[in-house]
Amino acid sequence: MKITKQREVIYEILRKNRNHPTALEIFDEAKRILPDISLSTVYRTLKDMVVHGDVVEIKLEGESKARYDLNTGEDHAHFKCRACNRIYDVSLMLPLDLVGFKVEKVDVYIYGLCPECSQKEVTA
Amino acid sequence: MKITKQREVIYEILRKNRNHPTALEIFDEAKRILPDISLSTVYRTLKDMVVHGDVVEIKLEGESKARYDLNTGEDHAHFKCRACNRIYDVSLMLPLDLVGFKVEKVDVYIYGLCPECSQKEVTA
DNA sequence: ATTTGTGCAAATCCTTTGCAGATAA
DNA sequence: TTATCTGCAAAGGATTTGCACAAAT
Repeated sequence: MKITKQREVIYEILRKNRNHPTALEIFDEAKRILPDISLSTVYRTLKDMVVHGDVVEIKLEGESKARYDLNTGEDHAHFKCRACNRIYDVSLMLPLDLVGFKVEKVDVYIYGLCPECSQKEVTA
Repeated sequence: MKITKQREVIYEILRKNRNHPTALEIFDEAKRILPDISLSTVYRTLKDMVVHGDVVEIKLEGESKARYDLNTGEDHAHFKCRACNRIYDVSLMLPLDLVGFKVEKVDVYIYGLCPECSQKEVTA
């Protein structure tokens, strides 16, 4: 893993902007500092960071582009407002209704091992 | 909304297969009954059904194709096993650990109105 | 010196769309 | 009849990839 200017810039953009930018938005901002950076590099770097667990990829309903966020390690849900399209990080520990959010739909995706495969892994 | 053979077949496939098929899988199965059906029609029909709330679109991490499931009205999460890739519907009311699932990651997406927009809607 | 990363352009993959003919109401 | 739906082929949009050059170790 080499430390390149491109990677540093992309990381910095994610660290400063906590608005869940798309790859294209990151690219546009990165160009202001490194005019010759390419979109491929942005995509490649983001994918590396996701694999390494440093970055989280967010795929909201109805959006074709993925969004990215630094992985803070804290569990939180992503709330998207259908009126203003803003995305909020919300704690999973607080009842949302109480703070004024109107929840219309909840999607939960869980990843891991099912009982059968979990069993196999233990045996192996 | 016309009732066509194509729509009936697609609906039946979704009713019988509760394996969260992709559009292509639905298409392949539909061809066995309607050899001339087109993939476009499958996509168009699924989209209509999603808009009407009859079908739920599922986008799992790492999968490029969307999956589809009849909307049963019951809230449930989707569990994907990283070993066998099977997708399970799991109740949101039971602690998963207890039934042998090894949970490694949870993604929660919430949709609705944020406090600010919720307020505006009341005032309007 | 050698390995790894980058930019470019082209390719890929899933999904959508325009249109002329077909079909349900 | 006539409004809507379909199949086809082509377009679209986001992301990935091959390759020759460049940069980091």
